[in-house]
Amino acid sequence: MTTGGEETGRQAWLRTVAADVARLDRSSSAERAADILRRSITEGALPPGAQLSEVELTEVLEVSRNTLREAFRLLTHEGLLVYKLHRGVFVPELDEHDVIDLYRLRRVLEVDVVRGLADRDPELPAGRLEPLHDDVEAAEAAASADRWPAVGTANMRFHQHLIGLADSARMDAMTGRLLAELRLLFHVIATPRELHEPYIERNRGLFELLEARKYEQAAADLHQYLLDSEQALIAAFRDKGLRGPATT
Amino acid sequence: MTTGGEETGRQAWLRTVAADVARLDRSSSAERAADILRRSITEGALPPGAQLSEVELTEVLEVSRNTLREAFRLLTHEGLLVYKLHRGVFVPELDEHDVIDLYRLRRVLEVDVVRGLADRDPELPAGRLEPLHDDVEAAEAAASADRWPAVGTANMRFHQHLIGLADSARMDAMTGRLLAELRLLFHVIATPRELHEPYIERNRGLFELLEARKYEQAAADLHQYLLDSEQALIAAFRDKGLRGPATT
DNA sequence: AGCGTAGGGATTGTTGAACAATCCTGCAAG
DNA sequence: CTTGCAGGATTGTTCAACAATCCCTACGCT
Repeated sequence: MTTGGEETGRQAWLRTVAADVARLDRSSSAERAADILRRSITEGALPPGAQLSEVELTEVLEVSRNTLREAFRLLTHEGLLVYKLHRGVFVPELDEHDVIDLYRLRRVLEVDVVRGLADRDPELPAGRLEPLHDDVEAAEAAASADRWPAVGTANMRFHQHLIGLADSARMDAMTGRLLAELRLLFHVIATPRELHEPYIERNRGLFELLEARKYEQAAADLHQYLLDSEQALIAAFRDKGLRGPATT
Repeated sequence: MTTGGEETGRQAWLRTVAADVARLDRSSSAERAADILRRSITEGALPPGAQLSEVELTEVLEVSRNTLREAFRLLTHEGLLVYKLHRGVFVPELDEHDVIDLYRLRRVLEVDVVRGLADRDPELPAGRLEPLHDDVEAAEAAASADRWPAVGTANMRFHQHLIGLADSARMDAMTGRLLAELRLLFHVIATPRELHEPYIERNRGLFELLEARKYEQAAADLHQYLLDSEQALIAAFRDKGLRGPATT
C-alpha cells in the first residue's frame, strides 16, 4: 500500500521539493500583493462593485504602481477583478446569469471527472482520495463550531481536490477560477448556513461512493447535487438582491 | 433566410457596433503589442522554446518595458507565453501530455455544448448556425487554394463558433485559450495538409447534422472526431519530435 | 426650467531612467 | 572533472513625470 518502488519514491520527493521551491520563489512583490488582495476579496472585505484605487493601494501594500498593476492583471485573469478602461479596476458584480454559467461549467467538468475515474480505476494509487476525506472532516468540524465561512472553504477545497483526481493541469486552473468567482457570489449572500449545511452530508456521501468505486452513481449524484446547489444559490441570491446592499 | 424580425435585427446591429467600439477602444499600447505578439506566435514566427528579449522587443514594438511586460502578462494567461522567474518569457514547448490534456477538455466542452443544444432548440434563432457555415466554406476554399494554414485557422474558428452556440462567456474564453495552445502544437508539425484535410469534410458533416437538428448524432460524431484528431496529432507529433528541431 | 457644453480636478495609461537581484558564461583553482 | 568565483547581461522593481481620459460641476443657450 506504500506506493512501492524506490525510484518513484525519489521522484515524488524531488517533486515535493520542486513545488516548495516554486512556492518560495514566487515573483515576490506582484504575487505577494495579489495574494493579499485575493484574500481581501474572497473573504468579503472588498465587496462586489468596489473600486480599487491605485494610489491608495500602493501606500497600503507598499509596492509601486507598476507592480500593483501587475497584481491587478493576475487577479483579473482569475476573475476576481475587472478592468474598465481609463476608469480603474473593480470587484465584479455577478448576477444570476453568471451563476447559471458557472454551474453549467462545474457540472460539465466535475461530472466528467468522476465518470472518467471508472476508466482509470486500476492505476489510481491508494491514498488518492485522502485529501477529499480530509476536506469532508474539516467541513464537519467547522460546522460543529458554527464557523460557516470555514465550511464554505472546506467545500471549495473538496471540489478542487475532486477535479484534481483527473490529473489535468488545465482543469485544475479552470476550477480554481470558477471557484474563486463562486466565492464572490457567496459574499453577496448573508445566510451561509442554509447555503452550505446540506452539502456537508452530500460531500461525505459522494466521498463514500468514490471510495466504494461506484463511479457511475457518484456522477449521477454529483450532477443532481450541483443542480440543487445552483437552485439554492439562485434563490438566496434573489432574496438578497431584492433587499439591496443596505445591511447597517 | 434573412434572420427575420426588426427588433432582433436592430439588436444585432447595435451589438456589432458595440463590438467595434470595444475593439477600437482597447487599452492601446499593451493590448496592441499583445496582438502583434499573439499573431507572431500563432503564425509560427516565434517557435516554441524561443525567448522574448525585453530590450529587443521594446525597440521593435515601440513601447516601454513596463507596457511590454503587461503585454507579456496578457499572453501568459492565454497560455501563449510562460514566465521563468529572472530568466524571461518563452514560447511554451508543449508535449504529448499537453495534447491529451487539451483534447480531453475539448471533448468535454464541445460535446456537451452540442448535446445541450437539444434542450434549447426552440429558442435558437434562425441564423445562429451561419458562422459555422461560413467557416466550413472558408476551409474548403482555402483547401482548394492549397493554403493549409488558412484551413487550420478556419477549423479553429469553426470550433470556436461551435462553442459560441452555448452562450457561455466562460466557455468562450476557455475555448479561446485551448485553441491558442493547440495552434502552438500545430506549428511544431510540418505536415499541415495531412493533419487538416480530413476534418474539412467532417466539419461539413457536423454542420449538416446540426442544421438537421440531429444533435445526439452530432455529439457522437464530434466525440469520435476529436478522438481521431487527437490520435493524428499525437502521431504526427511523435514523428517530428524524434527528428528533432534541425530543419536547415 | 431644461439641455447641451466647456472647464477643472482626479484618476488612469504610458514612458524613461535608475538601481537591486538574479542568472549565465567563462576562467581559474583544487 | 568538479568546484568556486568574478564579470557582464537580463530581469525585477521603484520612482517621478507627462499625456490621455473620465467624472462632475458650472456656465450659457433656447
